[in-house]
Amino acid sequence: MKADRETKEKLILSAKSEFMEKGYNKASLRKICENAGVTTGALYFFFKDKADLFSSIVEEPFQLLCNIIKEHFRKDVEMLENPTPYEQQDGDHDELVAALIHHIYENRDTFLLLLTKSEGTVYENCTDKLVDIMEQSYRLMAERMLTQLKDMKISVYMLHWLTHMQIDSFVHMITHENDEKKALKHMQKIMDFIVKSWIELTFVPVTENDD
Amino acid sequence: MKADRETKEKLILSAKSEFMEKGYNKASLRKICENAGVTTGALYFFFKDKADLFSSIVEEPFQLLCNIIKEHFRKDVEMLENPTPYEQQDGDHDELVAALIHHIYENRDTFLLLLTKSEGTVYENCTDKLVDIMEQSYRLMAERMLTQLKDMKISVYMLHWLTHMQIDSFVHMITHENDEKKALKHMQKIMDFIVKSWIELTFVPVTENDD
Amino acid sequence: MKADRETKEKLILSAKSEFMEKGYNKASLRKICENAGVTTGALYFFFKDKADLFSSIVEEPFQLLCNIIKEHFRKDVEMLENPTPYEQQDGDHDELVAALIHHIYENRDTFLLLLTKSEGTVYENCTDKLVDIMEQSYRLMAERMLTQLKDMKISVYMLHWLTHMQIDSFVHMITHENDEKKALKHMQKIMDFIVKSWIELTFVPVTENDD
Amino acid sequence: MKADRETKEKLILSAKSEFMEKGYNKASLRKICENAGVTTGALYFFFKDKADLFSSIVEEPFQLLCNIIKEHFRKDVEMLENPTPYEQQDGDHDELVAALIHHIYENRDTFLLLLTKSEGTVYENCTDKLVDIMEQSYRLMAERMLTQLKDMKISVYMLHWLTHMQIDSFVHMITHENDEKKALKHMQKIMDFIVKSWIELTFVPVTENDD
DNA sequence: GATGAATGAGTGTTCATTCAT
DNA sequence: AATGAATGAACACTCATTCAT
Repeated sequence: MKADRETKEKLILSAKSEFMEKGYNKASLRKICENAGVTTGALYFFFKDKADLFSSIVEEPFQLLCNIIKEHFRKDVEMLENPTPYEQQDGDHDELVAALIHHIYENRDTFLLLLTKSEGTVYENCTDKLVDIMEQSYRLMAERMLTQLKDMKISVYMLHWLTHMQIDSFVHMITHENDEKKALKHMQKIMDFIVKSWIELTFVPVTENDD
Repeated sequence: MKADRETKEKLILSAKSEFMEKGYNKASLRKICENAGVTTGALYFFFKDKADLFSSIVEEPFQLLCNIIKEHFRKDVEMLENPTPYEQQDGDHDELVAALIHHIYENRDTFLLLLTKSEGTVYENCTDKLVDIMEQSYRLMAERMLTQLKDMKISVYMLHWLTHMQIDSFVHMITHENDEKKALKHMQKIMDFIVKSWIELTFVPVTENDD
Repeated sequence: MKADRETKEKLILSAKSEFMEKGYNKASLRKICENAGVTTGALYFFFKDKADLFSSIVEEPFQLLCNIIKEHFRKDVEMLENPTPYEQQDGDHDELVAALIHHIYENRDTFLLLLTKSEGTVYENCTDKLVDIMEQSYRLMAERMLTQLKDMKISVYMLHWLTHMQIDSFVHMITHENDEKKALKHMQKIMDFIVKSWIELTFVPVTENDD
Repeated sequence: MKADRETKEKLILSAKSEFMEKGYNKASLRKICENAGVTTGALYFFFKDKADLFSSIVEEPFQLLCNIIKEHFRKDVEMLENPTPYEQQDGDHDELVAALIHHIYENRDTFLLLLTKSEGTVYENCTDKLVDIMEQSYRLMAERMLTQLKDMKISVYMLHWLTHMQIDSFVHMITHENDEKKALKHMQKIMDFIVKSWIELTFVPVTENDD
């Protein structure tokens, strides 16, 4: 009864360290079971297959991350329609960064797995999914702002690049900075900078050939 | 028996597409040989092992890339010692970007391999090597500039992050833009932007706690 | 699935005959599995690798043999310190030979494997180990006896040679004589002879140049 | 022209050291060619196959050894028919040992190959061939001597064993003693001893059950 | 819930050998 | 006399997965 979760937990723990050490492809289920002190059969009682085992570790924190982002941008777009004082927007922005970093550092090993050891899984391009989510919202915002700018258009490439750099900055943070507080301080500076650069790079004169 | 290097060429071609499709780890030497129309033994006449096969594809273009960068920064540092008018430096900068992009797009499939399918090889962290090369030069330059700034210090994290973002921008370019000309236009804009941002982010007041 | 250790037993049986026929190096694990009626994977469930399979056959009987010898010589040296009537020593000697031969013929196929087909394994020089064990004891005894002999010294070469010949005689026996009883009769005669020759060859005048 | 022999010689030299290091089975023809500075094809110009290469190294010295022994025993048997003074026989005996040792130490690496690294070749039981040659002559001699002994018979096992021990003693010498002179001194002592033991062990009372 | 046994296809690699040139 | 290229079978070994018990 209680033993269930115990074994499953032991397997997940063992899996985490094996995936971390060898990467998804080269990780050995046999070794995971061995280190967990159970037989291969046991693993297949709890998990459908190797992919499912990996997902069981990574899916929930990843979805939560996605949801934090989605929810934030849902509110952002809402605000665009019922405009509010500028300062509050900024507050929101800082809040998002803080929330993300907090969530990431509470599950740092999992996110390291997801971002650096997931080749061979469905998550191998998971950053692209995050880019997609954010890019959509950014495009919406850009289109709103465009109505107030004369003779300008949106540079799709730059919009995409900026989003990518934002995500890449987070990846860089996760892999380079162990301390959550320092990570927060650095990232807020970086995010402030990227936000400031946004208008400068996203909008280009209509005369410019850009595709 | 066969003339020239026909078989070797066929093997390399077949290897490129297999590595691209499956990644280094999951690529099968047997399938590579099969698609090249030779037996496994033939492969081992030309290549020491799987790793050597991968290197044979990737080593030369990668070293050339490193050399282009090194050479550029060697000149840059030289100039710092024999200062020249500012504009000329800019010219050099554009030249580097153009040279890099040209080299990369002449071997685009190879660089895609190197950057996205090299897990399991010695190249799996090759971007780090590039970051290292550039960061060293940037630190040197930053230290020179620091002597002319009052009450400032270098933010190591930001310097590292900026370098990373430069490399990441190139990776983004390689993976997202097929056309060399467009790539060049986008990257020149981006690099200009990063260069401009450099001073703003690299130097922080000595009073600021930054580590 | 299968009851007991049926499969393991079949594998060991099959391995014995394959090793015997081809020798360790040329023996094929595939063929061993085939003849045992299982797949290659099954073998690796029971044995770590080829070397482990060989050891599993050979280790126990070999260690037992070593122990019989060690135990005998332990007692012999003990007696040297608490001298007992000469005849009793002889009895012991015959007992050792009988015990060894009995043990060997109960596992004759294994010892044939060990002595004639173990090239490439850690056992390939196993006779040297036996020689070592015995030679140590013999040297001890020789040194005791030397105290009662005037102007004599021990010929290291001859001591070593005699020990070797003893082991070689056993090897000869195992490979040439199928019948345990006949083996015993022959070996007792031979061992009596070697024991008698012992003093004659082991001790040489101090004046003789011997190294 | 001269180059022929040169290449062949280089191959044989390289082969000797490879066979010595790895044993016949595990020796690699590729490596032999590599170390000789030629390609695999060249080897197959001079030698039929791997076995032939080994034979080319070993056959001549081995046949010479056999011939020395045969010739000696041919004379011995001849003398038995035209009896000569006893002392001369002894002389002959010492001469044989000296001749054998001289021949062996002039080709010591070859004989080490033959005796310790020939598993997998037709020579793997070459000592048995030597035993056969000698045993035949010994049996002849024993039968002659038997006519002068009352109520005695030949013990086949002991005759075989004694012959074996003689060969084994030579093998022991080759593998343990580097210096020819010392080898000669030791072996003469040993051979004298074996010859003396001959009558004692070869002939047993007719009443004794011996087979 | 979990074990222990087994599958069978797959891995990278090595080998002696061949032969057109 | 020798090369360089290629064969193709074999090797020991690992894998994720299955399933009767």
